[in-house]
This record gives sequence, C-alpha cells and structure tokens, in this order.
Amino acid sequence: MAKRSYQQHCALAKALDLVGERWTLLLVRELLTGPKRYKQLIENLPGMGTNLLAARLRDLQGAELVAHDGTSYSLTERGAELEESVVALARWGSAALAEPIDGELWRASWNVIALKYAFRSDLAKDVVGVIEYRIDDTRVQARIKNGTIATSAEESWKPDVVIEANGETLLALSRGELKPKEAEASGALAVSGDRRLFRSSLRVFRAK
Amino acid sequence: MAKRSYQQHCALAKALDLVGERWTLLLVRELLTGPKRYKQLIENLPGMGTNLLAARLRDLQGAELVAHDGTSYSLTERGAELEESVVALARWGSAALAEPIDGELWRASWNVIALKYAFRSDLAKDVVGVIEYRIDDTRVQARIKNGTIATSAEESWKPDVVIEANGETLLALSRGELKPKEAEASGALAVSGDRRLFRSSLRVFRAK
DNA sequence: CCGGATCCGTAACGATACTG
DNA sequence: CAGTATCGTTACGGATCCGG
Repeated sequence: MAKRSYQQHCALAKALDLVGERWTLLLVRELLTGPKRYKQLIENLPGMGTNLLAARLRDLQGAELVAHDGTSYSLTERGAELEESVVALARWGSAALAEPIDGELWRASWNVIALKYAFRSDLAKDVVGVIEYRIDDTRVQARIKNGTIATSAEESWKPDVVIEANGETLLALSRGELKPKEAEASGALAVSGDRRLFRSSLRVFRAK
Repeated sequence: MAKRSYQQHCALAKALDLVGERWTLLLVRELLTGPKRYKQLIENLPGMGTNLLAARLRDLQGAELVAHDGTSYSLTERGAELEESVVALARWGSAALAEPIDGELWRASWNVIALKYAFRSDLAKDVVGVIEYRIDDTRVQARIKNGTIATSAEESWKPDVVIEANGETLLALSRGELKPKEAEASGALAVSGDRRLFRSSLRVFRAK
C-alpha cells in the first residue's frame, strides 16, 4: 500500500509528506538531543503506541532521516537538518506555553530546544562562555561565542557559570516575569560561577 | 469531546497541538499569500474533504489563528507568525523537490514561499529593486532592499525587472543546474528590464 | 527486561451526496 | 457558493503477546 501523500509539487508539502504525520516531529525532537534507545523514546512519548513508534522509526530509516546501529537510533545528517524547522515551530509554540498543566509530561532535555529558539544572536555579539543549567538533576549546556550558540544535553564543556532552577522558574526568568534577585532570595534559583555571564544570559535568552 | 493533545509541557508539542494535524500547515500556506475564499482553498487542496476544510477553518478560528469576514478567510497576526515555521519546513523539504510527478498539483503562488526560503540575506546586502516573476500567467513579486526581502502574490510594486519562465525552469536556475543564457536561447526564459538585477537575483536566490 | 509484532476498538480522514 | 451529512476507509492508541 503506497503511503499517503499530498501529491503537490511544493517544498512544504514534500516536507510534510516525510515528517508531517502525528508524533514524527516529536520523535525528531527526542533524537536531536542525541541517540536514544527504543525504550527511552517510548518513555518520552507517552500515548504513542509501541507499534506506531516502530512504524515511524522504520519509515524514517527508509527516508534516511534516522539510522539504527542495533542498540540506539540517531538522526542522519539530513535528519538533523530538521533542527531549524523544529526550533522555528517551538519558537512559535512557546507563546502557548503557560503554566504546566496537571498530568503534562515535562523533560529537562527539551530545554535544549528552548535555548535555541530563545537565543538572540544580535544581543550576544560580545558574550562568551559556557553556561550550564541544572534542572531537576538534568544538565543542559550552552556555549556562546561570536553571537552563535551551541547546545548539549551532555556535559560537553567546562561551565563558566552554573544555574540551578526548575523549568517554571527558568521560563519566568526568560520572560522577564520574575526578577533574578527574588528568585535567588526565595531559593528557586541558585547561581555559582561567573555572575556577569549569568546576567548576560538573561539578556541573551529571551522568550518573546 | 476534548481535542486530542500530546499533553506535553513543550513548546514544540504545543505548536503541533495547534497546527500539527493533517492539512493544517498547507492551509496556512494558502492563507500566507493573502485572504482566500472557501472555494479557492479547496481548489488548492485537492484530496481534502470539504467537511475537513470546514472543520479546520473552524478550529483555527477558535485558536484565533484565522479570521473570517463573511466572504474570505485570512490569517490573524498570530497566524501569520507561522510564516517562519512554514518557510523553515519548506526550505528543508525543497531538497526533496524533484521533477514534478505526473498528477501532482502545482501553483505559481507557492513560489512566494520559495522566494523566502531561497533568499540569502548575506549575499543581498547591496541589492535593491523589485523583481517580478511571471509563471504561467501568475505574477509573484519580490522587493529586495538592505538585505531584506518582502514578497507579494499581487502586483504591489512597480517591477524593475520582469522574469518569465515556468516553475521547472526557475527551480533549475536557482539550483544552478541551468544556465540563464541557454534558458533564454531555448525560449524557456524571458527577461525584460534591469538585467543587472536579474543577474543579482540568480546569486541571491539559491536553492541549496 | 528490551524491542518489538499482533490484534482490535476508536477516532480521524476522504469522497461523495446533499442543502440553504 | 459555502458549507453540512453520511459513510466507507485509514490511521491511531492501548493492550497483549512473543522472541532474544
């Protein structure tokens, strides 16, 4: 049975033919932070049937967007090029990120995407350093240099400043809804290391 | 009945909750080139049932992404902010744009999106002018200034150069697979007006 | 236990017919 | 023209089962 296609000679339609089905871009999101095993994927995608995950992985391998080495799945180069699209959609969707709803899943690793879409290159021209966020025992790093950003879900670099907080606090900070002083005073936020870099980070990462 | 949701506290998941369903982003693509009537939409989205189009339009109005004035549908400001995401996905998908397959739909207005994703701001710093493409009787304009681009599916500006060709020819040109001289000699391409701006356009619009 | 495959009920989709 | 109604088909979602 041929796969369902929009049958349009249009770049957007071609993209959606490949990654427009339910769950697919969330699966890509998971793999953007590094190779994952089947079990890890199913844990971060509750509600997705195991059969469906297997089918998606098979299709994505067929499209050469995902590779499988026997133990874990990873994005191919072409698959990783979806990052721009994922980040653009997440930037748009971030406006709809309200208070976490009861029962909603949350993973610290998703903040790697948040760092990308919240990063304001134009405000970061003279910022240099490695920032490590510690969110519920998960560490996420951002390396800023020359107005560019690199991120990692592992401990890839030696951090200049370490910022500990939960997801809600970080979101409120990046939106300017919460003052760092207050957050630190209340114990919701802890900063150690280069405080100047921390202050720069508040300027450089801006949700809307 | 509550609408199906990913139930994740994640910006990407929120975006996909709103516009991740089948046909939705293609519908947004149609509205990105200006307000459209119901009939125009259904004509550019063959395969989509009329009931489904009506349901999508209703949902999008509920999410305040689309407005309806009685005769035509248009994007709200928030809806128009999806352009970045649509362009990013189209840029990624453009690599999969091969020869048009028999039976595939094609619309000249989709080239407005193509102009956006193919535009190389860094190569356009000193390019100024209005380019009009005439593709199968449809006119698409691009206005370039200071490394930025504005596009239009209507005749919004007075063109400095007019480029006539079909979609395949333009795609081949933008990919560098076809030389302008040959295209003009064969009659597949006609250029009138500022030829210098035409040459600049070949540099500035680059598919991959 | 991991990595699926199989089965089956439900919801979404797609085509067509019909209506104000 | 702009939808609604209906209905068959496909995709999804949950549970269970199975081989390594």
